Amino acid sequence: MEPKKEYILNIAQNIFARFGIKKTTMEEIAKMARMGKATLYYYFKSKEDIFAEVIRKESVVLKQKLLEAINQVKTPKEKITAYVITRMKQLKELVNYYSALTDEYLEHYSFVEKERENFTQFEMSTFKKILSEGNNLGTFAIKNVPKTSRMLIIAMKGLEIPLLLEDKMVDIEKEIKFMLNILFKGIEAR
Amino acid sequence: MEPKKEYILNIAQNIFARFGIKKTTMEEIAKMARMGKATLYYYFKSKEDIFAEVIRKESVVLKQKLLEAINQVKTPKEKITAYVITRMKQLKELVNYYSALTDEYLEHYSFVEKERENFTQFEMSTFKKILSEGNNLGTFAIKNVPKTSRMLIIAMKGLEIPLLLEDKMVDIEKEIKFMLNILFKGIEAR
DNA sequence: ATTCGACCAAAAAACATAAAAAGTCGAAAA
DNA sequence: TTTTCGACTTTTTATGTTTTTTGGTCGAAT
Repeated sequence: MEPKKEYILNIAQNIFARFGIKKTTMEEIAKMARMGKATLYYYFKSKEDIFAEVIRKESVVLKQKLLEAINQVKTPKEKITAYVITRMKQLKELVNYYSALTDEYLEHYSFVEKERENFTQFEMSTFKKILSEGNNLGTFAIKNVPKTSRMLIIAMKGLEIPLLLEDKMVDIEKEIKFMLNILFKGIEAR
Repeated sequence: MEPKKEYILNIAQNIFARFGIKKTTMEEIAKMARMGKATLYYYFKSKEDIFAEVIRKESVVLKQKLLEAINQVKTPKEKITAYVITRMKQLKELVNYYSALTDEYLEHYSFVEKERENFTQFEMSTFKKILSEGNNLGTFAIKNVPKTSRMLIIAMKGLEIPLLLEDKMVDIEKEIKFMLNILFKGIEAR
């Protein structure tokens, strides 16, 4: 990508992160980028377009970090742990992406909708792969892999808010590990 | 409680359920109750006050149904299952209570805040009791009962939205049982 | 090919005003 | 004495209008 576009995108990313798409103006972006507003329109066709690209950028980063994280460990159990922890941590960093995924207001943009589906797709396939691998290695004993994946993803989403926002940052990593331990072992005596 | 108060409360409960607190007027309630608006103020000090009482009423019903549900079965496992299923089903019925617990707009009323805390308290103590009992009977093997309770409650809350709203009513009972099975057994092979 | 000042149309903020609702009160009914 | 309500006041919300801001275009300059 042209370095000028990249440059604008980086600046826009920061401003969006601070004020959200609605409250950042093209003028602001232009000022911060030290160029005329009209110039922005030479590189991008609209404000929405800039935001979409920022989201796409963050999406790539997130997926890449997630894959990196699970590839740095060996066992399926470790992979799940690494995945969930990385997910939570990155989501806190990628403000724009996170708000795109959760903000009521943004839900109507079609590219946001697409991105959301796309990401769910990614999570499903990644999880299915890990769980299947666990089954094959004999570590897991999961009967219905897709359904279990779906459940885990729903549960993860449910934990985002209380874990990331409500709690005043109790050690997230510890909490997640505790939770995953339940997931692995169950609560029944054996 | 005076039967007149009770009577007004029942009517208000219905109207609130249909239109929410913001869009129901005192005039409406008065009309439905076949009395002058001023009379309402003889029994209640404000609209907010009526709503608060409706919430309290529903809160009592919910807790009672939950206790009923877990007392109708014997084992801790059954109790958890009954609890979660009843919770989901009742929450769908008690529209006012549910919206009080989740609606952004209502979050600022202090009685809502109090009710929320109160209910969390109730859930925590109920769960702790069930889990401890399971430990004592040898059914469960839970090391940290309070922390596990907290986790389960967070998870349950996380499941409310996707299970009650998003999904077009796939068999909730089945989904919950599937999920609880993971909770009981874990996904690891044994 | 790139930049920008000047411009326009559309959206949003600010303001004023009308309508509706919450809440009060004293007098009448029970 | 307790309960009810019509008439009234005060607050809040809805509506319509004006002003300002903002997203977006265009042609000239670099």
